[in-house]
Amino acid sequence: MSYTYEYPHPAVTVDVAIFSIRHDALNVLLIKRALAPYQGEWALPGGFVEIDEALEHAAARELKEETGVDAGYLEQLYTFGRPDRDPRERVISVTYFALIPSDRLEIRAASDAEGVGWFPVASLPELAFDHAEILDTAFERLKAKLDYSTIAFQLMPATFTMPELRHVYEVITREEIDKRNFSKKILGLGVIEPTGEEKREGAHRPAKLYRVIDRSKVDVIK
Amino acid sequence: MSYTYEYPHPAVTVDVAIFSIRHDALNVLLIKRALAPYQGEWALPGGFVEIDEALEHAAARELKEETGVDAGYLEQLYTFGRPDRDPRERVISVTYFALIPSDRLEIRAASDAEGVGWFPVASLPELAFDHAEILDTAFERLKAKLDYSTIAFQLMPATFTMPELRHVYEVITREEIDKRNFSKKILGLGVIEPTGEEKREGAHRPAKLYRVIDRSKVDVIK
DNA sequence: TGACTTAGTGTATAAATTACACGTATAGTT
DNA sequence: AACTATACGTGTAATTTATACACTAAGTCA
Repeated sequence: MSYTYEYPHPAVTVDVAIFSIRHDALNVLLIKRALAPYQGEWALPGGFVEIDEALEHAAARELKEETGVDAGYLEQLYTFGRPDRDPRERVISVTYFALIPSDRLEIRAASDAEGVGWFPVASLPELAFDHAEILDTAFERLKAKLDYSTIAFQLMPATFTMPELRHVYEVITREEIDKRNFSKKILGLGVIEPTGEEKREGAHRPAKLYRVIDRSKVDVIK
Repeated sequence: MSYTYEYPHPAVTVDVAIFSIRHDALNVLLIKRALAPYQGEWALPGGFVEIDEALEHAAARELKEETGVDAGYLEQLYTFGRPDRDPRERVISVTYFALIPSDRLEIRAASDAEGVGWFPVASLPELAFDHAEILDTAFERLKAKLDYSTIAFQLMPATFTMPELRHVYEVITREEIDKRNFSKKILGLGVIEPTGEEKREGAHRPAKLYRVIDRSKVDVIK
């Protein structure tokens, strides 16, 4: 079967930069390309948009198909369209930015990828296409949004301690944060509450556990 | 001539929401559609991306072709891709947000539009396609960026007075702003300087004229 | 020259952010 | 059982930033 148009049409893909916290570091999910071009190289999960499919749906679908991961939080990032960004044909990529809590990052078997893996943002392999640029844009978005939104909670498991949350901020901004001021600020947002439980972990005082009050209200501040 | 693909390809367009200040109001540039669908209705300037053309180039080109206007400031806004947003075929629109100073908004004769016009954002006609939604997104972006960037200067002519600049902020935010605090804040940014001239305009004390020191450095604050 | 109109300017208060130190609860060791 | 090591939890003072607020200055016109 083939499809014919009066004027040339670009192909449209979606690519997803999905972040998570693993082993005290910010990680991003990559797939090893099974097919040319860039065969065997690492790339962001993504693929062609179906002709009757919403863009965001395509992003979530490709992510799931290629990596087995369900995005927790998903928002459009930017559209990359340099004419020569794909050697096959003109390809315009609508990219998405995603986050997933660290207790849900199991990778399941995927069909069209030889390999799937989480990579620390600090030590990435060479990436196919312009995916390094996409990832850089996504990382900048993440850092910017830490300041004026509450998306950081999208990286946390169902319950978490204040030191764990603070550590996530520190890992992303690469800056040390004062315990007291941080706690004051976060609690002042009014979006988390103590569970009443504690987390004992090592030879020291246990930390209180918190949970997000309403997961759907985790958005822009004020 | 025709173009054939193994899989269906969407069409890709660019649409531009360009704002300016006219007669003390925020205006947006619209074109009257010469062809179906939505023939005779108003729409954002835009059109199909050439197969070897950068997206931003397409946005600037369509704007110029359809309205005769050269965008001063142009940035990507969002990509709209609802499957049914165009009745002809699947069309994905990469939209752009643009600003132009109020001393450069002459409209010249355009080829594929019966009419071109500036419309106050407060009283818009019905718009074709999903252009009302695009415009709304653009307006929200403009309001947000007033707070944390210096793009407002992109709406100003080569020289302008402090009351004129303040008025631009007031018109966009629809809030009254204190003269003294505003002046303090703007001058504190260090991006404008007095020209030494004054603007006499009516039966009252003349206002000092300012200019942007370096037009290329008008960007995000801090 | 007096009346009217808008421009220009500074200070005091409130709010938000930053800096900073010690007591507490646990696990492991003796 | 007592001691030690380790990370957790908490409040206040100082600084910075944002907000509120009123009078004098310079021009036009009658």
